[in-house]
Amino acid sequence: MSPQSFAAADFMEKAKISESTIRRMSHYYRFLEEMEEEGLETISSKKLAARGHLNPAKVRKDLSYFGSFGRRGKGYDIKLLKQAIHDILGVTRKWRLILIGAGNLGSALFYFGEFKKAGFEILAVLEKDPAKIGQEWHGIMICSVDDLEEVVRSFQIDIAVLAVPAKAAVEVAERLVRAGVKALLNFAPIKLPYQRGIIIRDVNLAMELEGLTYLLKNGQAPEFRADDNILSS
Amino acid sequence: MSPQSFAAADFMEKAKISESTIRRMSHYYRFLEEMEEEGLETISSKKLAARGHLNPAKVRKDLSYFGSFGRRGKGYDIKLLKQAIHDILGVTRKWRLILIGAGNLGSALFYFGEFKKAGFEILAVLEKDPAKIGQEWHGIMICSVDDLEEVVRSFQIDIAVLAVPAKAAVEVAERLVRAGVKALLNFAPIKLPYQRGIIIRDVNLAMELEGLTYLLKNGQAPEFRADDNILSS
DNA sequence: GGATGTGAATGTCTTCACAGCT
DNA sequence: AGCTGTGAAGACATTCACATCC
Repeated sequence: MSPQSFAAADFMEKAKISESTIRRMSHYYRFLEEMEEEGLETISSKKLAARGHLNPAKVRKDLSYFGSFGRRGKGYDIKLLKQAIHDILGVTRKWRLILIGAGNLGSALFYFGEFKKAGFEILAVLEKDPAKIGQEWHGIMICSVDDLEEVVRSFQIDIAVLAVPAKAAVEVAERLVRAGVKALLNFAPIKLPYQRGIIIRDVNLAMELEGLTYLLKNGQAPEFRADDNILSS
Repeated sequence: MSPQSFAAADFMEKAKISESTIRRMSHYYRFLEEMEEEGLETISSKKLAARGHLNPAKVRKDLSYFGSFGRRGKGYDIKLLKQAIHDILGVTRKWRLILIGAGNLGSALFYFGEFKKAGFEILAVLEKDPAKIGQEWHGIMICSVDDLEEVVRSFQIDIAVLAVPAKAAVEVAERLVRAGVKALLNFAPIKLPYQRGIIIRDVNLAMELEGLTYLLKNGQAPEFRADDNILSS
């Protein structure tokens, strides 16, 4: 921000935006991608809402937390709004990831194209099993988990993706945090103990299923339910 | 319920329990498992809450939606409470699953032990790629996705797990619903259009990461944030 | 005494409804 | 006229605080 610019940033209250809003922003982004591919140029909150079975007012309010992106009477410019959300979510910056665990899940995550597409780059893979250490995945050498601290530091890792067994997860998570990782996406089927100064998101596949079975069991009219969230533990 | 019993069920309002409560129930269940393994027999709402960085009152309220499981002055019997939650979540019944997509993600899901442990059994695997059709995974023959309707019916599938590319997801989902599947756990990176009478949960890995980066970018004091949810799209 | 279960208070999120811009 | 942006109302979720029971 240039010195002569209005010093807004200093007192611009960083209103605490809710988790759900951020989730929906991710959705909007993807809907806009779809619409752009269809050749559309502008979109109304009504249509954007319809795509996700949401209320138009909610769409507008979500967006309004971050600024005014639309034009009254016209709607939102798809390209512009897409870019804005991109920036808001922090996807503009390339994030440096490490993957711990080169088992089935690890390999699925590694080869899951969406990560790279969304600006997340897996720079290193660690594994405990000596049989896998030294193998190469797509040009990346699998290293020993013993070298965790060194790898994290030399690659300046931001985010770690944990795809290790539950038993190993707690210890690995602690080491990652000490080594300076700032966020963890945990796929181990265990809720990691909280630690100050780090952002953890647990993703537990079995729990997702349990959410479904509860609804099934209770014959819940599903219409608009069970969608708002995801792989979260 | 026997005829002479108090006819409670008829008007026992199935109070709509929130998604978050159900999620937490899944958590409680896992915490109780941990505690049982440690040899504990009873637990207070305070300690149970501490394990998940929650408020004790919330734990008690969550449980109270379903009944009174504790003993005043004493706490909750771990075994009993575990069983109760098990029933509540509908995990008692074995659920019959089909997996669509035998790629990296499909195979990771298939071999992910937590599913079976939690009472979910994958009875069939479908795939489009002819090279994979006919292979066997752990005694289960991979079939062609062309046979979807037949397989769903003959195995009486309850839930389908989608691990297919985004492009294929919508069509496959429609076929699954028509064939009688009641719930979908969707890993394809697309939000499926809503359909009446079916429960869909979208799990989008890239979106989970975007939730993290938003917090990282904004230097959010992470302490108690970013945990409540998961693999949700 | 110690911990549950729960009405009431508080806090947060969603939806309404309309002023205001194009 | 059409659609955004937003205060205010309403719905929902969380937390407090205490009566109740072991």
